[in-house]
Amino acid sequence: MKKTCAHHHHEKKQELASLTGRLRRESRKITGPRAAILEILRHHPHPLTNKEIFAELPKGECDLVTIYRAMQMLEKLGMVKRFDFGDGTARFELVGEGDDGHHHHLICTRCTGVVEIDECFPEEIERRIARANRFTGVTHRLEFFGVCPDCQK
Amino acid sequence: MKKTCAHHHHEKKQELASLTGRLRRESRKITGPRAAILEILRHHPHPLTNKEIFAELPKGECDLVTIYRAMQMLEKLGMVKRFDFGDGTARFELVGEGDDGHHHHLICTRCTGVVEIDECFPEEIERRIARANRFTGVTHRLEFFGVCPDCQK
DNA sequence: AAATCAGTTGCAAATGGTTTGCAATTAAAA
DNA sequence: TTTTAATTGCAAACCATTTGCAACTGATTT
Ligand SMILES: [Mn+2]
Ligand SMILES: [Mn+2]
Ligand SMILES: [Zn+2]
Ligand SMILES: [Zn+2]
Repeated sequence: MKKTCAHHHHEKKQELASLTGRLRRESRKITGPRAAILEILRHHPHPLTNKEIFAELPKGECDLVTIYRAMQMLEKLGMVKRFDFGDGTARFELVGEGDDGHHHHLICTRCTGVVEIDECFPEEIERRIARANRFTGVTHRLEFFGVCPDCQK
Repeated sequence: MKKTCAHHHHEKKQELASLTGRLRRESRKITGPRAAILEILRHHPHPLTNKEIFAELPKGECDLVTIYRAMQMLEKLGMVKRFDFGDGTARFELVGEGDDGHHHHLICTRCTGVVEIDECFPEEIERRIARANRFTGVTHRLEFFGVCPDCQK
């Protein structure tokens, strides 16, 4: 139940080899599409939609459906984390080994720019909420919204 | 920009007359479907999906599409607040007059039971996040997830 | 290097929530 | 009662995501 909200994005970019290693270990094949997808995720510090990944891919490299399937698989293996900015489109971000990827974002409602956030919902308060309602395994989903400096004027 | 996260659900149930009054004031018609929908929302302390509202309605009372349109309208008038539990289905809760409806929930991941939560993300921290990134009008979307007492064993 | 086989892919079709076009209907104002 | 703008139902469109399936391919075994 680790949830350290701690500077995930300061982690150095993961080696592609380390990523494919994780796949191999789970007896998943390293295919062209997958390598390409991981390569794109590796170079993006913010969550990407499947369509955005698709757009970055050299045209014809792979089908959109393949990306959907890859993200599902990577999520199940804990290699990417799914985020929901409330616009009905899933976004994915690469997660470091041993990290659960829990963190939050500040999103500009004008330009949809994204800032990675280090702060997390205070643990004591969350514990209090859990205890008060006798819930176990409590976690949270949290995103911030506002207007970024560029969009303010 | 009020965001008092304060005991919305302790508010006494709104009178139907007050609700229809708000509609009238905006030159919206009080129709059978709308009255029925408001009546259902009025009696439910937790967010409802359009389908759930539809199911509560006496069969044939109105079309599902009418509910979608009603909720859109009520949201625009600030009479209901839209919530997103991350399952791709919008949920709506009635909001008191003058209230912006901002609050949070604790959701059981097993039975999807919902608990209304009074706590909010600490204002000082949110202000710090806003200032640190020079964002204005910052707010947040926050929901808690866990396993409720009934589902624990 | 060839055979093997589970995992993977593309394409088309299905899904599920939500929105839209439009003609018929109706609440509320005149 | 007449008038008129708002509302409704129904069918179809939309959009993100999933699924079925036959063809294909990476990795492992002969
Ligand atoms: Mn992030
Ligand atoms: Mn609520
Ligand atoms: Zn957190
Ligand atoms: Zn809050």
